[in-house]
Amino acid sequence: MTRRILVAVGWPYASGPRHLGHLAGAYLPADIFARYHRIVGNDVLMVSGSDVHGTPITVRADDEGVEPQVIVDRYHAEFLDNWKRLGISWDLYTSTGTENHAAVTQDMFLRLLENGLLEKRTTSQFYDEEAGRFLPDRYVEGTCPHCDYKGARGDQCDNCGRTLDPTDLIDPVSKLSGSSPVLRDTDHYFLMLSKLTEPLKEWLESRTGWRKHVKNWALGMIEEGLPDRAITRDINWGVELPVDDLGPGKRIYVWFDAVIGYLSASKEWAAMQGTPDAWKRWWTDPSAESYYIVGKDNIPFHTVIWPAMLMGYGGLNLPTDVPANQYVTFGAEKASSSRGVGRSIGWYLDRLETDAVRYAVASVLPEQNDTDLSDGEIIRRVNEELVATWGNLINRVLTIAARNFEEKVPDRGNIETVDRQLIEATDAALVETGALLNAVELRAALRVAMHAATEVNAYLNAQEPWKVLNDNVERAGSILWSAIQAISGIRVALAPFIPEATETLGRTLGLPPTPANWARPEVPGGTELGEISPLFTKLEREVLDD
RNA sequence: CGCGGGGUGGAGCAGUCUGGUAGCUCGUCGGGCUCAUAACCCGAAGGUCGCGGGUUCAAAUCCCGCCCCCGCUACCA
Repeated sequence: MTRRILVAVGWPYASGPRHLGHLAGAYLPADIFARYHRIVGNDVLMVSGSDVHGTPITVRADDEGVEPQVIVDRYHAEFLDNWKRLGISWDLYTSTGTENHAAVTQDMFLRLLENGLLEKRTTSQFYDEEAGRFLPDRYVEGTCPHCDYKGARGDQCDNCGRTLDPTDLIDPVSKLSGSSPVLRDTDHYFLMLSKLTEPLKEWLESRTGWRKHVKNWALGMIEEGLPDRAITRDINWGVELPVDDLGPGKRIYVWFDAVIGYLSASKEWAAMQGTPDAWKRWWTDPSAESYYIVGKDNIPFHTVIWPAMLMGYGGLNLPTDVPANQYVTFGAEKASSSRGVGRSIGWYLDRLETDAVRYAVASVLPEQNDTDLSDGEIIRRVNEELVATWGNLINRVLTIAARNFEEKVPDRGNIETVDRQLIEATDAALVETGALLNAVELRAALRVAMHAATEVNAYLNAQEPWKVLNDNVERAGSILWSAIQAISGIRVALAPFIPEATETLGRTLGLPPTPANWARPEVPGGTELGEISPLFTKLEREVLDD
């Protein structure tokens, strides 16, 4: 039965380049998961986009003396380039800067308001009278009440590291004008999470199969009590409110609009297809599944706040699972720890093949723990696993076959027990890989697939077709035929991880570029082998130095 | 302070829910093979599972305490 799978991927924040940690936390696992389900034949919708609102973008724009849109356009373009080069298979990658997104956000706002889940409250905030605007916390500077540091910001003291409220600061000064800000009342809408505590708790407790840290964290938040959260800001960058009773200078706050992106992007995709209602197949049919693939910093938003909004709206599916990932850290090589974190995805793509980046990151996906990754580890993974185990296996088999069987796949001939066992083991590995991918245990799935490749290498060493060729060409052909069938199966298992090599190998073996289903296609004897060249390039130690 | 996660041979990880000879991918050492991108295959050494208590015939696994790391606790989402 065809399943409908929404792959909802955390929205990269367009305030700066994304690094390998972001790739490992969301975009790559999502892509692997989506590719798997498409091969299986399920109906996948994978959407995301750039999150373009929020204070950090305005701060950066102010720093550079440009409009926020300039910052957004720059990084949105960079992200699009990253996805293209990585082969991330979005059905739609959009942004929160679209009219559609604003409309969907406003609709959500109005519905929640109507359902009594939004409430207007008055708060007190610093206002810069010279600049004529309210100040974000980080725009207020002053003396830290804890350590007397003069340059403490309203959100935090950089000297002692303590979290502050702007009102804690002694002699507060506006970073914008240098004047003394004054406290002024301002009205904001709050999302009444407290009203949804019980249904949220009930829903979370009934989830099964969720990662331990995800579920515990979410339930922990509920236990602590959910505070009602402001969903509007005194800022002029963001989605406009659909009501005007707050006065001018207010926008919807970024966290509220960003999570709505999943819904707005789905609607945008449907409209682009010319089937404006198609989004409902993933959102309103209870049998559809939705997987939100995000970094662990996003757990509260996807396990509590977004479900609360969906409940408040009514009629929309709640997340099936939020397989949130931990972080990739770059601490192993102390000297380069800061470099590693600072390096963008594009930096690596400039130096490595797509599949090499995908493989290295996929093999360390931080599904359970924070995982360490260094440049040396990346090179090692690529050279010793991707190149040596998989690339070399293909190369050695196809080279002998091409050289001794007129550049064709040898005939099957009489298959012996060992041959059958090899192929059966491969098929079992393919089934197991599929089960693990379905359970979003991607790293384990990759390990099983690579282990299958090792088994083929062992089979070859035991059967020694290069020797058998001397006195029994037909038997040598059967051995190679069997190895090629095994390779054909493993290729399917690896297809979600390394799409480029999958395509290239498919051409060589006369198979479609993308597997048609999650099963090993037989490569018949006599098939013309395409051009044979190594699938992956072995890396020099220095490629990541500079 | 509080909340969540983690601390397993040289590296990165699995195993912990459902106690019962500690496993995987590498690295190291020895051997084999020579078709292949100095690659592949076999074997060995290497761990008192952060520390201290407790429960048990038996604990990496359950309980208590402590130490260390990461994340959240922010107008970053």
